[in-house]
Amino acid sequence: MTEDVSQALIMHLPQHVGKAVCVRGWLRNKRSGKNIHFLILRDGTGEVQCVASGDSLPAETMQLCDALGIESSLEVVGIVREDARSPGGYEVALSEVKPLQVVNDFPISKKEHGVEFLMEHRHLWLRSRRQVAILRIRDELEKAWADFFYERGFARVDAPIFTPAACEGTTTLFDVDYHGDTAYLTQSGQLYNEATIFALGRVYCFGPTFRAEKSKTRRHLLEFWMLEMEAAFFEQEDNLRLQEELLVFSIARVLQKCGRELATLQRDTDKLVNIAAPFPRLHYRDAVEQINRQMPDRAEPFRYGDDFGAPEETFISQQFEQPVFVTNFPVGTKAFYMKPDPDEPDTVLAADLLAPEGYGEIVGGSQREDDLDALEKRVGEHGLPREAFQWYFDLRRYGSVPHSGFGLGLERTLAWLCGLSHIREAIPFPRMLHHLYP
RNA sequence: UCCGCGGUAGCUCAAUCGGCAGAGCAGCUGGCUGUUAACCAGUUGGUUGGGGGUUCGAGUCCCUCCCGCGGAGCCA
Repeated sequence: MTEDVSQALIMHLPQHVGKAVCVRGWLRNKRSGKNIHFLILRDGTGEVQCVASGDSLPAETMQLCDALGIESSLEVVGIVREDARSPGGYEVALSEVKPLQVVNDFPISKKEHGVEFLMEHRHLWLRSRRQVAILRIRDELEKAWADFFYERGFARVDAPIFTPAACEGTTTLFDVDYHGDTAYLTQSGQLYNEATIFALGRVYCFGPTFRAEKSKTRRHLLEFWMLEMEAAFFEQEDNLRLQEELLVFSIARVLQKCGRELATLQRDTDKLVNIAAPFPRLHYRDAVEQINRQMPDRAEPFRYGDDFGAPEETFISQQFEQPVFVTNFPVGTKAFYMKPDPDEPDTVLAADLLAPEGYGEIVGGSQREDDLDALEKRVGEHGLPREAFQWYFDLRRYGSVPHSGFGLGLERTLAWLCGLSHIREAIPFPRMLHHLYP
């Protein structure tokens, strides 16, 4: 290949108009006439039409182009030029074509495929425009979260993946042999965050989370990524405000940086542009009342004290075009570490945030019980092994302060922002019930 | 675990009442002067998910197992 021609990423080609460049990538598509080939090349940063004309290229090169199938890898040299006939407005007039590997049997064709086939070929499916767009937005969202917390003085402190005991229950954990002991894959880093705030004040962790529930719905993964933040001296109100701020910040960032990707996904961005704080808040009691008064096709009334199921959540979120906080759940429905509301002691200072458009719960958060006696009592009521929580009780023995935190699911948030109909597309290699390949 | 739907060519699907297993795309062969999921003509391709049963005859009906999809419970 010509040595003095500069390598260029496809995203930078507009800066090279009139100059010769070398582009390396994969063949997305090809259209051919008798004396001309249009090679659509992609390199991960974009795609560009490359034109091989028999008028300017030797017959051998034209034959090479003829042999190239979709997803062949190649290196080309040519002059960048503007041309209205080319998709994207620019194209490369080829002078050299060097196939790196000629492919003629790429399994995923330009026509439609079923879910089963695509999932079986997830490692190849990721190359599609749609999947690339989703992964770009995922990357931007993760960057936005890191920036958001960095700017506000939060330290990222990673929590362990192996844990000795259940955080909340014991039936939904994956267990692994830990050299003779049983360890569990983490279900939440929260308890560890509660320890590190006493060192760093404001922290968050971000990592994979494992749930062994046999869930089989468009909203569930067995392995998903969750951001969990915890802050000392944060009360319930501070907690909700930060959630609003984080989501508004994230949406603004994705709209600003990922317009092309959202267009590829044909996302109706008006729905995102209109998201604004403060988000509506709905008291659990009022939610129950609305369900019983307005929710259609209900055989039996919803009982105060029960937890919402998916149909109830969907109904609630449909009442709003904004994300909605559901607050003041009855004490019995929620985890042991949540602090009762002093104004309504039979409810907790907790809130779930439900995303609009039927995407369901994306955040769960609460103010934590900071009183040792009350916490020990709750652990007993929940039938949890007191010994395992001694270190956690220590946090209430040595300088206890009011504190709060929340967990935000990456894939559910991404599914919402991208308008995906299934969470499996929101993670490169989804782990689902009976799906461990590839 | 439970409920519902499905499994036919490499892919996406069709097949009437139980009566010769088909189409589009991909592939292959040829054609086409700038294409836009390029187009045109020809053509290859089948253990109808596995096993058992009913029948003169089963993709179709019955039993059973496997796999997939959607939902419930649970949750981010």
